[in-house]
Amino acid sequence: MNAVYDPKTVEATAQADWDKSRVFTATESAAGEKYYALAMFPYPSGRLHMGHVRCYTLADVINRYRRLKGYNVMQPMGWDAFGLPAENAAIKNGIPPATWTQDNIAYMRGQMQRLGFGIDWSREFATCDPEYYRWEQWFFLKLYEKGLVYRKNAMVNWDPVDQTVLANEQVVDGRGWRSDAIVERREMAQWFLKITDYAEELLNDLDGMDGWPDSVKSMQRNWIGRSAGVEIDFTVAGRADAAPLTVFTTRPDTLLGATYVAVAPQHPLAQAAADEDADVAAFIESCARATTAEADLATMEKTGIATTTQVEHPLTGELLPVWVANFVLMEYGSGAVMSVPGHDQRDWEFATKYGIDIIQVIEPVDDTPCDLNTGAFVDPGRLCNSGDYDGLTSADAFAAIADALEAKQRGRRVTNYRLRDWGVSRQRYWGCPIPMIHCEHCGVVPVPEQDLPVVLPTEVEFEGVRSPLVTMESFLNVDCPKCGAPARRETDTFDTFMESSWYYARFTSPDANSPMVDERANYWAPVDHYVGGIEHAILHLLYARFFHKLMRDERLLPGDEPFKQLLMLGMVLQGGKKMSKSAGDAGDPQKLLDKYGADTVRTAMMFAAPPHQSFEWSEAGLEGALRFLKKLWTLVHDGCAAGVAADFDVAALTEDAQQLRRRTYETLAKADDDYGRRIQFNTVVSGVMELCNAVAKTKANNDHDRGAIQEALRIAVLVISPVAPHITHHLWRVLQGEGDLVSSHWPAMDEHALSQATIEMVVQVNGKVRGKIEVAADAQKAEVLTLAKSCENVSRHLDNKTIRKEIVVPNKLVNLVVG
RNA sequence: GCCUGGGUGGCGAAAUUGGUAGACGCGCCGGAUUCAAAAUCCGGUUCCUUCACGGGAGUGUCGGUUCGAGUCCGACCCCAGGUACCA
Repeated sequence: MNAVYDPKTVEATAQADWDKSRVFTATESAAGEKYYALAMFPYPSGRLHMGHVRCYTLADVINRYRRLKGYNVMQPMGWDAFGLPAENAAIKNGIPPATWTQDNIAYMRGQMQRLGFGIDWSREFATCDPEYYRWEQWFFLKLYEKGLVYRKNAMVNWDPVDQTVLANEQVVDGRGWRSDAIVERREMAQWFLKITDYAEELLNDLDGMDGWPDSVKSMQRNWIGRSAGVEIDFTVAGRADAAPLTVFTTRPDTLLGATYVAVAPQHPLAQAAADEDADVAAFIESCARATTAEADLATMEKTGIATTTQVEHPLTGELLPVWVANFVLMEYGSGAVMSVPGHDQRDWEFATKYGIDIIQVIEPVDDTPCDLNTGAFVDPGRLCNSGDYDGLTSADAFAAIADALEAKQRGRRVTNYRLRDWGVSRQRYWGCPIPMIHCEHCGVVPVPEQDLPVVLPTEVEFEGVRSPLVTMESFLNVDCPKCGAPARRETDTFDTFMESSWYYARFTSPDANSPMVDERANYWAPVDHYVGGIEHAILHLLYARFFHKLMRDERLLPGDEPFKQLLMLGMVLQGGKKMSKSAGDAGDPQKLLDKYGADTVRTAMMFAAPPHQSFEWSEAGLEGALRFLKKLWTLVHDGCAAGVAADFDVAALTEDAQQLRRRTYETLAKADDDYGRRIQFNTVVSGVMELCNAVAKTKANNDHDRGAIQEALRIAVLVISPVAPHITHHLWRVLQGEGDLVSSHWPAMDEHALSQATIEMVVQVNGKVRGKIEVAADAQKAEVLTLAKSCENVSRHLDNKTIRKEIVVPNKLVNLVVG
């Protein structure tokens, strides 16, 4: 028999066996409860990096563990194929994005197969396949009919030199990454999906999602950002007939402290002021030199300029000045805010800078001193300088002022969300075409269903950086479906988050010819375990949840949520850098696969850190993982050298063999808990390492002992098989003589093997460990204490001291408190 | 800025419900085997102190709760992810 472990042949044989038996091809009719295990599909950037290896190995471990537990598991794989990097490669190398993408997919698929993932490749698709994105176009038109799609102006990063829209990533220090030109904020008509219609449900459903980490639910809650407040109307002075200036605030209790109102540079009042004041016009123009990124907006210096326009305070009638400020954004809310410098820190800084009045209208309830010269007092408190409202708490004043505004018809209670509608237009080529037509006579006309898909032309050449669609007459020219006159296609494509929002559903029925999915979705949905990087905690997961609800409302999917259990992975870093397409070839696992084999790479990766933790990948662990697999190989071959043992009698085992049985079943119980409940696999690997060390130290004194050793090895092999499936596929045949491990079952637990006659307890004096005692498993408290006090080193620490307290934690420790 | 995490030996980490800090592995040191090397096996390895038994300190910093804190509470420092057009 093979004395030396040769990963290459072992892995090729195992993979050939799996292919032959089609064991990973999932069917709806197979026995067992269904289990849909899904890892976030990759962007085909060129080659796998170690972050991919981690993610897909973790998902495969879950897949193979569930399989052993008797589930009917489906683990698919596909490609998030549209996106910016393909265009960059096309611009750089002159290769069409479609060709580049297909080449990358072919290479990366080969790498995944080499890693031995138990994937059902019959379900594979790429999002750039017209058969996939046609249903996305179909669904978009459905949503358009339902009024969930609309068009409005939104800000983009505009590169004035390249004459193109830039992604936030393409803006470096406020300049275009190719042109180096200063980027401008510019308004452009864009398509939007009304995700805010679902804000309440997206928020509330989080409460029932027990399979999601609390941290992710918190992030999503804060992102949706529900807040109860009041909309307040400020009449523009001298223009009582015109529409009032409406603002939203969560702090109506501070209304009497408002000393000015600020509007966005694009606000009609700002524009009107600019017409009469060159300084205001210049200020507004300077505001355009900024990016659309929130982090930039939040950290930039807050600047503004006063206008001569005034508004009336809705309760006092006092006139307040209107300022134009760079931090007020037209696209959020009404593009105007009321400013209370006494009780909002940003307003305080702005007012201090420009010498605007600061009025205190809230004081601390506990009468602690509060100095508005050093900063705003932002906590709730008790009202002052607020006339009739003086003395009310902030909470009572909220209600009283809201009532007064509603009575005067100057305001109304509203619920507001931080969440904004989803802008899905991208001014890019390599994406799903938005199925709309612009007609001079009819306006916007949807593409008729029978004309779908609108296929993206793949034979293109890039001239400069602009989308080739913009100048491609064969794509652009189309007859208006309504009036037949010559019209033009929409040249924007969808945000790639559209494709990744429903791919999990398409995997259930990847060849469905009915819209999007067919009845197989009712069997497989929802995803039972979804695995992916923490960087997707908000956007991707929120959009996918939204899409699920949209598809549910079209009766395409069952249930309210797409992902039952969520495993969020930490980042794999290399040289302190995030692994991504920008990391180039760094972290390519290919040479490691060639040198060590897939099982060693998988084991080293799983052993390196628990799944949720970020860590820096190092090749240092590979030698150790290989050493461990070699050890397992040798132990199994040696343990079976005299043949497979018959059933053994537990009572006839030597003391050492009984200890080994206890270790064996302790390892099994812990591994089951780690795999199934804790989702922590590094400790499964260390547990099996410990068991192997114990096997190596146990001598077979008789045939019964030999049976116990083989039992330990069988369980070690089964337990580690999800991590290292190839070597265990081989070793299983050595141990069993026949059958495939992958079709085998998780071993049954033997509780009797765990029982122990005596237990070791720690003895502390004043919380410091001073000794250890062996006590009978059923020892009483008094007995334990007597034993503890008589312990030599302990009694030394008790000399001449009074015991004030005796604490006994059963089976763990004794703590004697002395004074 | 804001939201969410994280910080434990030379290194990756373990410690699950407040109960022995450092399991397991890497590296290193010593030994066995070998003509030699590789591979393998055995032993040691938080720091300071001690011939030794032992003693002291120790989980980012400072403070608190508790018989007992890596774990809970408060303040702070640093690092990472996200921040709506990277995916």
